[in-house]
Amino acid sequence: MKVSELANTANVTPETIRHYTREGLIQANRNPENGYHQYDKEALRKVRFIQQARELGFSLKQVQDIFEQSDSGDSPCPMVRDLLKQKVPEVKQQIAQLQSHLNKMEAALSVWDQMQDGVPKGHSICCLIEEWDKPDDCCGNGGKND
Amino acid sequence: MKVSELANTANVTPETIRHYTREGLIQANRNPENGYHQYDKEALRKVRFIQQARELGFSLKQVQDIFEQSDSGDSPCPMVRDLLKQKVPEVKQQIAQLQSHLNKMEAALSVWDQMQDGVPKGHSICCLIEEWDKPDDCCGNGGKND
DNA sequence: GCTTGACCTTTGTGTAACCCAAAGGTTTTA
DNA sequence: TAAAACCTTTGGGTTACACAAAGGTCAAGC
Repeated sequence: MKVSELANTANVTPETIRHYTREGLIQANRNPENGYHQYDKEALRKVRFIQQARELGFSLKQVQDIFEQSDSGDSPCPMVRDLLKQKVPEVKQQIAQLQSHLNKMEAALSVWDQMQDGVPKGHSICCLIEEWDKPDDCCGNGGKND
Repeated sequence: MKVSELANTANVTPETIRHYTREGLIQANRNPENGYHQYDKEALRKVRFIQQARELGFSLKQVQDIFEQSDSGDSPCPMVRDLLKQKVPEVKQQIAQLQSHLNKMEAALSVWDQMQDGVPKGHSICCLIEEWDKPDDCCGNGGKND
């Protein structure tokens, strides 16, 4: 397979393939005729693996480590398990943080919907972000600033 | 306030303050005696605003836009509202994605816990990631590969 | 046979939001 | 007064690519 063929099959861009090749994550032979990169099924498997791992939040460096462990004959499974175990609480935290923000955003938007194009108080940049933790005292609503 | 004083008060690093200053997000006067940056309360308010906005997933560029809108005398509120409205579905999607990954990770880990240091099948890199969508057929468990 | 367009190559630059180091001036403190 | 702790600017590093330039290669059509 050439670069673009591999890229299409794996559903990534050719640049991504070149990047992985440069970084040594996947290997390529050279076509002696023209110097083009040649990839095999192993490369395809690795690219798919990388995509899965990336979605899970692993860095290319971590994937590299996994590959090296694997190439050196050791099972990468224990390493991956450790990485996953580390990652679980991180992801949980991320979710909690995002959820909290989402709640605030929705609360703020609902307050805002009720007052149309409310204009902030003079010294405010935008109260919706600025007074984030008390969105109902925002943009002069509540009759306090009229 | 000098750089570090502002940084401490706003709970960010001095480098962050310098970065925001370079990018024009906050303004500083110069102490004519020594050329040091001098920040006022407005800068502090802006830094806090930026932190809030960053937590919500806004880029510095977007914050910049908000500031410019505000500086030009217009209320940035409608813009912020639009940005928030755009962001809500994005954040929801992120949460869903993360939650899905989290579920897979925990399922995989629980499968793995039951088999200790399972070694992957010969051609596998690490089935836990590789055969991500069917983790119970992983690492030779289930009696299929013994 | 040759041009055109689509592909390949390497090299170098840009992105986002900073972090860090170097080299040198300043201020504070012991 | 000298060291510690701060400030300055400049420039490079990070992550995972994207993109452009300059040039070689290949398949297709005329």
